[in-house]
Amino acid sequence: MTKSNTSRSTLHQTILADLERKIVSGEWPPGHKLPFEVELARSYEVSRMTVNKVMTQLTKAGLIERRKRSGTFVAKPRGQSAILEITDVEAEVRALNLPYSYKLMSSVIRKANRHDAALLEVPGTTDILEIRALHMAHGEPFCLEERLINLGTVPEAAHAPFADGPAGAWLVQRVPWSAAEHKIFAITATADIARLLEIAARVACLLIQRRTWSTAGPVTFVRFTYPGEKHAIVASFTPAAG
Amino acid sequence: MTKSNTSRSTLHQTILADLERKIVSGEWPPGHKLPFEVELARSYEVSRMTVNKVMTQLTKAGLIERRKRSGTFVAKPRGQSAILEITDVEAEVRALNLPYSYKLMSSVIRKANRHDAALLEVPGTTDILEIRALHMAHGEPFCLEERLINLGTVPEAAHAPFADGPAGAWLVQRVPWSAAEHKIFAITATADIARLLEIAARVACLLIQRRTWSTAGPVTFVRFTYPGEKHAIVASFTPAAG
DNA sequence: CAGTGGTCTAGACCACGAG
DNA sequence: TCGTGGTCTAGACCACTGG
Repeated sequence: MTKSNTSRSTLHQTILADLERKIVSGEWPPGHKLPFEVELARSYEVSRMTVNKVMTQLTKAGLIERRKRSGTFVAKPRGQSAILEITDVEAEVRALNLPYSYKLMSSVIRKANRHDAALLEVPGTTDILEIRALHMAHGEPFCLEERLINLGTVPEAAHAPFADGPAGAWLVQRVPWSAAEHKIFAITATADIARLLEIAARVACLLIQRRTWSTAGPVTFVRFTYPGEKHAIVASFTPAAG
Repeated sequence: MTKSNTSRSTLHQTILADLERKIVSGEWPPGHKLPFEVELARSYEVSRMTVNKVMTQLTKAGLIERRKRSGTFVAKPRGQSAILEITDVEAEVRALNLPYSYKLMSSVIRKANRHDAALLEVPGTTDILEIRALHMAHGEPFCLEERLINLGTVPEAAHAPFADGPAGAWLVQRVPWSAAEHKIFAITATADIARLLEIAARVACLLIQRRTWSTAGPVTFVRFTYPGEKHAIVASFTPAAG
């Protein structure tokens, strides 16, 4: 049997896009069991190897987890992998073998002002949730988190228990992101930041800004401020990480 | 014909490793023409599809370039891709549409001291080349570069024309890296750095440390210092960039 | 032990682009 | 034009692992 390429892209690209959409949109929530390779092959009317190619890519991307004999499942959205792990503050602290705690400082729902609108790329009429919180390691300030959440995309965040734990973890569990962007700066601590982080004024700080989108639109804008010099972002690379 | 897995890894992993070694070691220098898929398939005694899988991975990794009808060639080592581009300072400056210039400040060959040895992971007896240079945008200091080059791995660097242009570009053209590591810090500018970068003392700066290895061993350790707040590192991600 | 994913094959068609 | 890479297939074997 031969193939004539009806659409513009290849078969496995089409299938990849379709499965990716189902996962990222939440139609297949985390933990959902995917059809077996043979069944997918039948339903898409392709050979099993084409399906396997797609599944391999999804696995590499971390969207699915595969276990022999039991099948393939939508991965719990770690939401971040590799480099992106730099903003899972709790994991960072625990990796240092320090006790972690979290302190919510403020949580306000309001209309987006012009500044928010620019950061989140939303219209000014949107409701947003603004959070300010402190990540603590061994009882001492480790990182300041300032976050905007787009309630237009994630309305249920309005009633989430953000006093109990980091908003990042909550979001990542229910809003699969489809794109993210990091910006990393060095800043001089303002008096405000210095007080919160319990450091001297005008000390250098590492500022990580992260914006996240789902297919439904902008999700969150967050700014992590780390006391400088004590903290580093590390990333390792190999040319062919095959 | 069937296969019995003799070694521990898979066929395409074995072939991938072999080709990668040939390329990275310089046995197949940039521009070298690889055998056709069918020939590789014959010489490795595998099917063409297995070879194709490997070639696809090498292409994604940027190690080779493929052109229909003409064949497959070892890629000119851009040496850095994606995130790693953050240390191609010249490209950064030009991307800002500013005229770029480069000023070599010092270049010294000496034995590695204890400090160098720790940074480069070399024994204390190794000869190293220490370079200090300034990247300028529109005639103003843009970034300070402090670099150690392991002459044990790259002896020809001792006579390279580093007064003419950045050492990074020179290295990347002849020493394919097989691994790299970045660390990113925020630091407070010392008086020395402030003077060189023509900024006020105690301003926050973004410090990017990069270590690079080839299969022959450690190649270079480099520290880029950017005036803070003016500079940002940006990285964008999609979960399945397949 | 049986079913699943992981891998590989031999062959095929097609689009592209250098000659 | 026609050789090359890009893609796909139908079928096969195997290792692993959960029932």
